[in-house]
Formats: sequence, C-alpha cells, structure tokens
Amino acid sequence: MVTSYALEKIKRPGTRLTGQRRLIFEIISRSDGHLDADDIYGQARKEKPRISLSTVYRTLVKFKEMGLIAEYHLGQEHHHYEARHASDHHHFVCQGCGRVIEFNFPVVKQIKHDVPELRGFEIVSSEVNMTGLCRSCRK
Amino acid sequence: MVTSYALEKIKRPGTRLTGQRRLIFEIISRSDGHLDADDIYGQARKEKPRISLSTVYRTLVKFKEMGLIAEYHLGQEHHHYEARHASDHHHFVCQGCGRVIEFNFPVVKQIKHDVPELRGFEIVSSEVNMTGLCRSCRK
DNA sequence: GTAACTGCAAATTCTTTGCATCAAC
DNA sequence: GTTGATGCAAAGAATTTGCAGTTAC
Repeated sequence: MVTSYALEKIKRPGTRLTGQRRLIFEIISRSDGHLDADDIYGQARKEKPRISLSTVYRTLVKFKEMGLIAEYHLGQEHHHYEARHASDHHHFVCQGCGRVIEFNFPVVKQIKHDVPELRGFEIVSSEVNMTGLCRSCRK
Repeated sequence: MVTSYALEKIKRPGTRLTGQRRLIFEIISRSDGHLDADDIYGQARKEKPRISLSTVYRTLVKFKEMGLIAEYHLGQEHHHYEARHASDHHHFVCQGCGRVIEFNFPVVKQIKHDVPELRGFEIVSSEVNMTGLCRSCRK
C-alpha cells in the first residue's frame, strides 16, 4: 500500500487525479527507481491493459513539472524516472557490468558554497552522473 | 587555426584520420561547446557539403570512445558535445532564459573523498547538471 | 456541463544500420 | 591491396501530437 499523500498535490485547479495517474505514481513509488517510460508502461498494462504509452509520457511530463518525480539521463539511453524523496541522490554506472550504484552527496550545498559563478542563483534540480569501473570490474 | 595535436591520437592502428574527422574535430574544438549532432552537421556541410549525418554520428561515437570529446545530457533534449580540455567542468541550465552557465567544481575529488559507496571504484567520467533560475530570471 | 484527460494512430525527432563505393594506410 | 570510413537511403527507437470520445470535478 502506497501512501498517496504526495498525490494530493495533483488535486489542484486545472489538474485531475485519474486512475491512470494514480497507477503510474504507484508504480514509480514502489520501484527502486530507474524505470524508463516503457517499463512503466509494461507494469501499468498488467493492471490496466488499455492504458496507452502516450498517457505514460504525458503523465511523466506532468509529474516532472510538478516536482513529483525526477528524470535522469544515465548512459546514452533513454530517460529514467524515480520518485523524489530525499534529493541529492546520484548515480554511478559501471561500464563493466552495467550496474547502477546510487550514492548520496550534497552537491547543491557544496556548490552553493564553492562556486562563485552561481552565486544568487536558485538551484531547482541537480544531477550527478558518473561512469567508470566498480571494484569487481577493475580486475 | 586549430592545433591538431589531440588529433594525432586518432592515428593508431585500426583508426584512420580522414578529412571528415579532422573537420568535425575542428568544429567541436573551436566552438564554445554545447553543439548537438545536428549543429555539427550543419557547420560541417558548409565546408564539405556531401558529408552525411551518419558520418557525424559515427565520428562522435569514435571520439567519445577515444576520450577526445565529452557528451552531455542537458535538459530533456538531445545530446551535446564538447572537446575535453580541463575536466570537472559542469553545467547549469536556466529554466527562465535557457542560458547555459558553465562552472568548475572538482566533483571527482570531492566524491572520492566523501562517498564511501564508491571507494575503490575507478571514475572515468563525471557530469554535474543543474537547473534553476539565474539571477536575472529570479525576479 | 466543462475542461482536462485518455486511447489510438499517425507523425516527429534523434540515432543507428546495411551496403556498395571510396580512400587512408 | 586491404581494411576502415563514407554517403545514401532505409530502418529503428524514443517521444510527441491531433483528434474524437471519455470522465473527474
């Protein structure tokens, strides 16, 4: 059971809370993150076979706009999405095994402190992506 | 005139230095960065009208593999490329005016120091992307 | 009841591939 | 001469859009 507290944000003038949106949000929330649009579509169809891919895409755009989810660009492939809980949570993709390692690092804080070029800016989202080799793949 | 010192890397067994590659490298080098494949194609055609988009893409893949250029995923759009000079150079995209601000920040160093999850990893590339509002757009 | 949302199919955009020809080594 | 690179056209993925019908508010 997913607490849909965050979903209440959806219910505001001009935006409606439909079954499809509720479902998509649930799928993203209960996953470990790193779902792409097609993964979401696949899972959603199990419960609602007539849902369409365009609805998934349109919903993801909405959720992004509303700050409910974050979109990542890992590797050269398509986008991945995850629910926005604690922010400042980033990604390392191993070029050997393809595994994605998540890690925490307070970039925004560090950058506000260390980067004069951005002084006075409002930082809304931040993303750190690294690639390389994990311990096992280094050998 | 672009010093093609870096291009010498290309001349190694199994890889040839063609006019197209020289041209594409020059375009990327002399630009301020943030060219996408189509920008490069457009500029390349001015000098070599019969060059093809596939050559541009194939060349970008080669250059990436060889570490000559870096690929960025700014915003939700397609990829952007720039020559790899000083690394640890990152991007902020203003949601108001669309301007891209570059800044320097030693993420790799910081993360090696601060993030236990990645201890023992070999970090090959790093990318920091931020979005938000620049000073002028905050009003 | 009205405006927002949906499904479907078609369109777009970005990127990759197959193949015959060309050119760097 | 051999093999890697190119141009072209066609295929392929990911994403967006137009529109008529549906549904949340």
